[in-house]
Amino acid sequence: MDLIRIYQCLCDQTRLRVLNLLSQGPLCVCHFQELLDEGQVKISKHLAYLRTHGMVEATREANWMVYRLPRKPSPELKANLACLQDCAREQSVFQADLAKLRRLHGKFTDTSPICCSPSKSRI
Amino acid sequence: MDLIRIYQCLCDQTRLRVLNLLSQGPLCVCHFQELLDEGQVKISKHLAYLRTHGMVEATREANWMVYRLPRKPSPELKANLACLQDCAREQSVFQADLAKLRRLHGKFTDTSPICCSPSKSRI
DNA sequence: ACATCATATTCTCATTGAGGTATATTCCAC
DNA sequence: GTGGAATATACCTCAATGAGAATATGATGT
Repeated sequence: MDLIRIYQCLCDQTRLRVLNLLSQGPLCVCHFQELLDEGQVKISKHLAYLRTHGMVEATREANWMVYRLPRKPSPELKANLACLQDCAREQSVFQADLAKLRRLHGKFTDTSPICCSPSKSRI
Repeated sequence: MDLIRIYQCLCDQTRLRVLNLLSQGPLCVCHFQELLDEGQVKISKHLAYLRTHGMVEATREANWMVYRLPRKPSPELKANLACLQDCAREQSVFQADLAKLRRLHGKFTDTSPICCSPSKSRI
């Protein structure tokens, strides 16, 4: 993948937050809606953008689309995702997102929203 | 500096090439025109963009503006510039730019273009 | 087959950014 | 202070991008 494509993917706040969350493991669209507090269309379009450019992978699980970071990222992608994670750790927006993720989905219980069932396996 | 700002600076090919060249040391505008083979306005505007966003510093030396990477980059900037350099090393465009820089300005001689005098000190 | 839920796509609109031409600024040499 | 070189800015045009509303698709359960 071209370096410039990677940076173009990274130059939007919503996409950065998505990638930051994905560093913790796969998530489905409704997770992002909940965690980022954004509308379905917005989330969906940014995920499509990231997918088109090879920044994330997606699989359907029953009714839900589960997104994850690439299993075999290119060296450049790997380096930049690592760098992003490092930097994000220092910034409050991203900290807050991870905190919310842990709070809501840290351990899945029977009270977890039904839409989260596909990713129960991840924790 | 905000992480998002950094990525917005990095998502243009000309700016990436500029930053890659600056990793070798300070350069003036006419260097960039020569090395990147682009017009003065284009170079100048991208440099202004980078400067506005804190990605480069500029000082005037006589008739020339000399641009350099920040002397005290934020941690995020530092990390991302390092990452960029690593990645650029693998891509032909950036390799070629560095090769041209070395070829034309690797060692300054009396035949160096007059405009380069400000940066003689850098090598 | 039908209703419903999760997600994707289409359309439109406003904003942004890149590139070019022309013009302005800043410094130097005389 | 006049002219010229190096650089910056203003203004214009065009393409790309992001956001939301409405609509379409695809899977599930009955």
